[in-house]
Amino acid sequence: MKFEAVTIKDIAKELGISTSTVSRALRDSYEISIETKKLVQECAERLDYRPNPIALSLKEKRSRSLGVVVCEIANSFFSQAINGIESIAYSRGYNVIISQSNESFEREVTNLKYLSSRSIDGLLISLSSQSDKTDHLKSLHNRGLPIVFFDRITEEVLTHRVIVDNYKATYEATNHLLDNGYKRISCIVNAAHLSIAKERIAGYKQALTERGITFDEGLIKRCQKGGAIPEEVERAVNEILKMNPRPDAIIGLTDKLTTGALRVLKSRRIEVPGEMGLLGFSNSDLTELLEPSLTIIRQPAFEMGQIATELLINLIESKRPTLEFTRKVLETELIIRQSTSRR
Amino acid sequence: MKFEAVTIKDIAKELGISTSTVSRALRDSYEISIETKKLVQECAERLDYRPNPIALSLKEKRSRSLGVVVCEIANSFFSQAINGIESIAYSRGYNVIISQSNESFEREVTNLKYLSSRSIDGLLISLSSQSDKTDHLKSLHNRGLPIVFFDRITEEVLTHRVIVDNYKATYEATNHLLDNGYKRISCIVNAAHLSIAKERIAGYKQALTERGITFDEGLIKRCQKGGAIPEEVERAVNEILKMNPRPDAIIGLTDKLTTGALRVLKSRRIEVPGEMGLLGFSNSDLTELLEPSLTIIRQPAFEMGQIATELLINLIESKRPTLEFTRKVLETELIIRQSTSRR
DNA sequence: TTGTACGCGTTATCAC
DNA sequence: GTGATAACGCGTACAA
Repeated sequence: MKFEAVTIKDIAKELGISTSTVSRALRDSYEISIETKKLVQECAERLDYRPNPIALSLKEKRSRSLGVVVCEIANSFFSQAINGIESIAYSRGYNVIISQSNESFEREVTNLKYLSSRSIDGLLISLSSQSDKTDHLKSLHNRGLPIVFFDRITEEVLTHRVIVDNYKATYEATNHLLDNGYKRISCIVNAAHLSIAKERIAGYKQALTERGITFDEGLIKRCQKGGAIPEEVERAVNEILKMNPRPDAIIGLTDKLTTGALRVLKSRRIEVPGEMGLLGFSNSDLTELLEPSLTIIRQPAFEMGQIATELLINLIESKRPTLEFTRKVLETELIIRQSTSRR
Repeated sequence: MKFEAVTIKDIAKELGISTSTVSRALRDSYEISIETKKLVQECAERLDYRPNPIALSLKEKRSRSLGVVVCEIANSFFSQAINGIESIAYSRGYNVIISQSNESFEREVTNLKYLSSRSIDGLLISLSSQSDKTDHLKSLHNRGLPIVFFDRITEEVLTHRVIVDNYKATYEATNHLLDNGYKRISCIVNAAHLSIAKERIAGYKQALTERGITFDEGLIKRCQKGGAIPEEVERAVNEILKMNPRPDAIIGLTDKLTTGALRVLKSRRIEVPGEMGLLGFSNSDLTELLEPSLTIIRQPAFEMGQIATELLINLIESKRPTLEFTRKVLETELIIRQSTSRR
């Protein structure tokens, strides 16, 4: 059941000329006579010839495909980012191979092994929440694989990075809550070592400090799996509800954590925003239709994907080794809705 | 900035033996002495040798990668299906290359051209809503590319298909509405020629007929782009609202149409389910948290992806040409919530 | 047990 | 203006 494709050999045989002539004619080389070119091109058309990308890859030592590693595509932020990645990749002649780490360090390493070994020309990655080690990435990078980080980055590998201003995002969000009369604000966050977790918490703390509110470590609840396991979020929210004095608002520091928190609050019949304000990162376009409609921090996911891909392809195609690396920081958008109404 | 990988040549040179010996030793061939094997394997380990998949592909005339074409990955149904696809593909040693048609026939054709020409061993596809022609698929199939259709299938290419019982899904949904006192039920559907659209409408009609309700063609509103353009859904809902007598319920026949309809109804301040019942296909896990919580028809997307991939890989790996094709029909689940409460 | 030679599809180089 | 050949990395039939 093989799929026998037409090769330049077939064309050469058909026309009784050599494969090199065919190859040159197809590439419109100046050394070939116009008649031969026409003949070859017509024949190629007729036989529906398509160059074999695999043979080209072998010869050129590049596959024209990009690897993408994200934790989960069924997550609005990542699926939008992937849209951005694809839009640029295809327009520049690259394939995209996507794989998911499911927030597991092991799967991230396995996928990376799979993607590397020269079947990809470059890598776009957002780290899994379990990835506190980056040796696997360092080693790939040292061996010369171009890498661009987006969203969940690491400082341990020197390359381009595309992120949002996480600090500012939570700083503004926290101020919004304080402005609206919320006094005791808790956070649900994923694994502590992640860049985004650190920056987001820093913005939150700064806003509190500026208002003279002493920061209480207990207000930060961690979900190691980033909300992939519902029980984890449930535990975090329950802990918040049991605190004394009880916080009056929650900030979800990732998409899953924000909607997960709402789910738990609703099931526990806690009124939002009456008993508990809620706000968080999310890129889902359903947040507007939720009950209550959610105040969210929206990331420019599509643009992040686009920019990261541009940077990656430039890295791949650059003749000279790149020494200066960009750290592109985009702005988030705070969309205010009912879940954080004035108290 | 090239990424120079270790090849069997390097190992051969290092050990002063031939490449074929290395090759055989690595594949644990019985013809090689245990000492040589050990030597080679140790050396491969030390140099971090990885076989070049591209060279293998060229040789074996297969790439061990599967192409996937869906309209959009930022859609819970498809992202869940892709999870299923990946889970099987990786476990059986295949890569997955995803591309999106964005509901455009042209992009579907372009992507397919890109994916084919032997860089993929097989194809999983759910048709774009604009794909009323299937010549591009027929031609690929005739040239021997194994294809499996899922969700939005066509009868024009003879191969495996994985779908849900669309007929039964809407039949049950319509009965649920009728049981709850809804009398005049309208549908919002995507392009008419799609298999899923036809089957879903058929189930709806059958339910009406069995209750002695004469079917009114005007109750069916079409969105050619499947809800990708918000204005399209808005127009459809507005038309429904203007009808006289006005329908008292809407069935959304795809994910985007269902949530899109809710969005329009809310913005027009139509009470759901008070003034208008709403129900539809959706795989988003946020539907439970919407206001009102949505009654949905849920498809087993993950399993569909898994089954389709199993079938595809079997097709690819089968020695003999496959003559009998499966038509796997899975069950949907009707999850009843507030948006269709008893009138 | 190991080595040599060839082929997968393509293009660059050199020869004619 | 065109053809022959080598090379990309690998596996294997055949030779030794």
